[in-house]
Amino acid sequence: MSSSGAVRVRIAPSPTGYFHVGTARMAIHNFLFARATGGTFGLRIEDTDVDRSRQEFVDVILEGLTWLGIRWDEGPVYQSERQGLYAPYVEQLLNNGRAYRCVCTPEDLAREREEARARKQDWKYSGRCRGLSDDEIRRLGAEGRPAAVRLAVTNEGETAFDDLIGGTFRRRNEDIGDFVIARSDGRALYNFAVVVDDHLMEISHVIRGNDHINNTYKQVLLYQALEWDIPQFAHAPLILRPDKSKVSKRKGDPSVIDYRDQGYLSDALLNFLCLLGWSPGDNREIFSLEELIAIFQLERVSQSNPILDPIKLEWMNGEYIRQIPVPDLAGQVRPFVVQAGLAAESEMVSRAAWFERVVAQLQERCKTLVEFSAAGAFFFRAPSEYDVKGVEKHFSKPGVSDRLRRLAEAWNKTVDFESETIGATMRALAEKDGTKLAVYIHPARLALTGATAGPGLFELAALLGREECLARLQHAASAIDSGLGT
RNA sequence: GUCCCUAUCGUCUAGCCCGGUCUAGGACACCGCCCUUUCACGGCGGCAGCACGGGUUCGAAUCCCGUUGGGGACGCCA
Repeated sequence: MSSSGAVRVRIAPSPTGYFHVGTARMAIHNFLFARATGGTFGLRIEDTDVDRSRQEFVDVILEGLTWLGIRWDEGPVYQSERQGLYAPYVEQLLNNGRAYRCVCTPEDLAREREEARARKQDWKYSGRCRGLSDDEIRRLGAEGRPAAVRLAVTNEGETAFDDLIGGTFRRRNEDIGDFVIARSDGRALYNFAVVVDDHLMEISHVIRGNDHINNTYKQVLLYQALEWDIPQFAHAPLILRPDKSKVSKRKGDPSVIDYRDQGYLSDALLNFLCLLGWSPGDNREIFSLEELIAIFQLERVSQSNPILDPIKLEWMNGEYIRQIPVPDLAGQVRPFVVQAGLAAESEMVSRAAWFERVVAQLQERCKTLVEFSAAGAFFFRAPSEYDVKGVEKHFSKPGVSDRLRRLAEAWNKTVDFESETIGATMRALAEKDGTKLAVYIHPARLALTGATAGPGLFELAALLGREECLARLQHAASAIDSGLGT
């Protein structure tokens, strides 16, 4: 813990060009923890691997966090800009004998690794260079053999740490081995940079993925060698795909940005990711950000790997879609409708009130924002074809085209064209015919929307407007007379 | 392979620390019924699980050991 006792956490993603849902989940955990404790949440970009890091990849992460509503209080701090900070501490360790220079070549190490594999053992460095004197190092350096720096790890005892999520973790030191903390070109390596940065940033709690546990032992060793306070750790299990393997870009798993583009609401995704592998203990599942801040507890994060179930995410997104006020929802759906080519942005602006009514009709029928375009396309353009099963069922009965024409005639004569009058007209027609209302409704729906399912007929007809409805009714009647449905 | 972690319905989980209240609760999905102009929403009901084997105990989902399964880490990557 930092000397002040204040909670300071951070998320430290490496910019790989993909905003992993696991990264998002850890960001959420850190963020909630900071908010709940009045602490500080920082963002640090782990880009010491200059070959793989690019600004545009960083931008993806910032964009994703911002979209999710996760605000960071400090940073982004770029590790690549902090190289100068690490060198003195490497030097310190070298001087007090806790670290040593290693002149093994990549080939030497590859050979060691192969031998270990042949013996079916975990590879760890032999410690061959540990006894080399400064003179020898200098001589080998003159021969063109640059030296990396390794931490000297004792073979005695074990390294252990208490984890807020996983309890006590321990590992024998002899299984860890002397690991590299600085490359032969002088640049610090991940494990070293993390420890120095976390110390300098006074990080009190390191909340990260399970995949770092074996790094944590090394980092604890480093804290001890540097004689620094060790932060509190919390390692959350990794999110798995339905096939139980790691979520990955290569396998085509959606990134946070992908979920956004597929029409998921940021609040829903945040809620879902937070609930994945965590439960408040009661049976609630839907939480606002404020509620999450109040009730989220790291200690209650489960210790086994959760599988991301896209179906449940979809359900939760539907819950959010149904929950939010129509004007908000309409605003979120709008870009998707424009994207789908149903209407121009300018048209959406001029018909904003009408569009809100459309969205209200679709609200409880869509689970993602993209679905609105498919489910509501008929609001923007006449159906180009009629559902085949629907045609068989509703357009093939004798007298259908006649009924559609009589409906058009009746609709043409009403004083206004609102859902009440539309419905009343149809009921009157059905009554006069001595038939059920359904006899009019189903063919009319098919004629107006091209589909057999959708919003209430009276409501959608009103939104379509009298003129458009009459045209679609006539068109369907003609199509039926021309042989459609027979 | 070695090391580390882990194990409740198909999936997410509650319960486990402090054994009896668990004929194991909730959610998603699925099935049925109701509501209903269709679909959806909503309501009601159903299906389905303590991985296995040993202990400990009057009693174990809960404690201990082992087996098996799953995941992660084994880089001069992060």
